Amino acid sequence: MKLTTKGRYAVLALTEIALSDRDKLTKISEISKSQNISSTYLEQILSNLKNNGFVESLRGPSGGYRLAIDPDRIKMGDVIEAIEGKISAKGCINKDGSCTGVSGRCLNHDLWDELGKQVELFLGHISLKDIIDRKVLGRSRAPLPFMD
Amino acid sequence: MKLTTKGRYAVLALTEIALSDRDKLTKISEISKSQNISSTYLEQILSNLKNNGFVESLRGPSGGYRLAIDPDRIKMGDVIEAIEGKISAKGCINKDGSCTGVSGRCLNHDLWDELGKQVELFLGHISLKDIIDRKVLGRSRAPLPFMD
DNA sequence: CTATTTCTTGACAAATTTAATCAGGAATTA
DNA sequence: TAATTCCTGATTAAATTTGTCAAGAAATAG
Repeated sequence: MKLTTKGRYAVLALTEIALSDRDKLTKISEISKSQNISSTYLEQILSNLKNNGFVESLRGPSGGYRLAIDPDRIKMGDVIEAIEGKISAKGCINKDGSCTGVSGRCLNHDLWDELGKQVELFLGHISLKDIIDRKVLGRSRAPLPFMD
Repeated sequence: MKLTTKGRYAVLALTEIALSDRDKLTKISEISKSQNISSTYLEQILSNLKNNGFVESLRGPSGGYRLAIDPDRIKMGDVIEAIEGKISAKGCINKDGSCTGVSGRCLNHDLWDELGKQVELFLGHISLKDIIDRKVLGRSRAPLPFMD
């Protein structure tokens, strides 16, 4: 499970783009200024977001970025995965794919697997539209109680 | 949100301690060998777990660690927080506590706050006993749909 | 009481990852 | 044709993680 400034900047940038006028293009320099993020760093991030189909771009003066798809189709899970890689909390796994532990090994495996799913489920259900409409607060949910 | 090997080793160690005979003390050297983790690194971790009241220790030959409280009272959320610090995904927050963004700032705030809660809720509900009894799998849960 | 075993603590160092910067380029428009 | 903007890959700097190391304190066995 990884969640760095890069992922947060990505969401921040998408939000700013989504909030601007429908047809107006948003420049990196604008986002850089308003959010106080290095513009060369933002270039990396927006380039990635473009390659993953969240935004499209035009070059030249009066160029910039706009959303490539509707905000309700942009799920935070997909965005974060595009920027940070697979969300799932990697648990007792070694580089070669085996478990680290010998005794009690896969007992822990379940915990990290399930935590990863919990995060994936959450981010997979929240869209850029939810964020813009402020429909995020209060939606987190406790895990299921264990049923025999 | 941070989740490193240190936190995973802590859970691994607790699991191994919990699985050994009720009164028998578990030595660092045993855990180190069976889980293949550096014993000096484990020392740091178990010392922390002790200071936070999860385990207790005895020195000298025939010394070692045992649980200080029942496994069902050891919540993974507390363990991870003790080892890694506050779980909550820190969002648009600067070091001084202010938001990073100027426009659209607290729109994103909600997302990371709520994701942090989602993780906290999950780990706060899973106990060491759940892990030992294999009652973890399948308990993750999607967020609430938005209600008007 | 002495030697051995084990935990305890804090400082230090190596390795890895994250967060940027930099340089050169390509498309677009005025 | 000059200015503006996106585009790409390489490189560097900073921070964090993952350990190691050294010196010590408590307990026990002999």
